[in-house]
Amino acid sequence: MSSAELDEMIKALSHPVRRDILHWLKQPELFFADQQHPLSFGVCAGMIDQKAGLSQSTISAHLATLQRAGFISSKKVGQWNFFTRNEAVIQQFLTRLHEQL
Amino acid sequence: MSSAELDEMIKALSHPVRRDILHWLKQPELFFADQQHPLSFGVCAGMIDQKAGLSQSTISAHLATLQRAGFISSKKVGQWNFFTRNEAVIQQFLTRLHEQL
DNA sequence: TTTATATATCTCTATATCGCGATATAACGA
DNA sequence: TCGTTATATCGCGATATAGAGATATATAAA
Repeated sequence: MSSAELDEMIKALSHPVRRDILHWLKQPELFFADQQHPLSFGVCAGMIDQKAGLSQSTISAHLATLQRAGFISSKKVGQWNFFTRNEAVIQQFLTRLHEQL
Repeated sequence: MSSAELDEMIKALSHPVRRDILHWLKQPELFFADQQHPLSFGVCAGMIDQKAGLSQSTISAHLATLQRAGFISSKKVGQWNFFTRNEAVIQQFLTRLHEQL
């Protein structure tokens, strides 16, 4: 992970809503039990809009930021877009931060 | 550490120069071998200005940000202000981030 | 084909952050 | 006391970020 990538990752985490989203995605069964689709697909954007209480466009932008940073991935199924955490990337990030700090 | 405090800490780390400063302060003997005062006092602000290559006022503001976040402490000796890392706080932060993420 | 749904993107406004020079403050030295 | 040094603070212009509504796009449903 380059220095620029690390920078992008920390900036991605520097907003509380984006940290909340990552946290929620860690236990979808706990936070998105009402999703109509199997949670094995991930969590669809609309569920996150709803939970965060912010506008659809705002959450879409936050999800894009998290994805650019590498923390999450998306998979489109039909008209929905499902998001999941990239656990390996998150672990690498924590290790790298530990070293650098 | 409250959620607001965690937020302030992450924001403090979200600027590369501030991460550099924390990194430099980890090994003062390596990065500030030319300081005229004993490194046991910490590293004085002027040395950091010089190393970072940014203006005195800019670095002073970055140091204030790091200090508000709890990552560093300062001790004034004569006309100098010496900065040191708060290792315990940094460890707590990393642990907390690991849990929350 | 029309309509509805889900999401991304565009555009705008408001606010936050960065970096700087200028100035204030404090301590020291002549 | 007066000049010098070290640092903090202020005020400003430039840029980045956040949030929202409007719109575009893609898929699905009627």
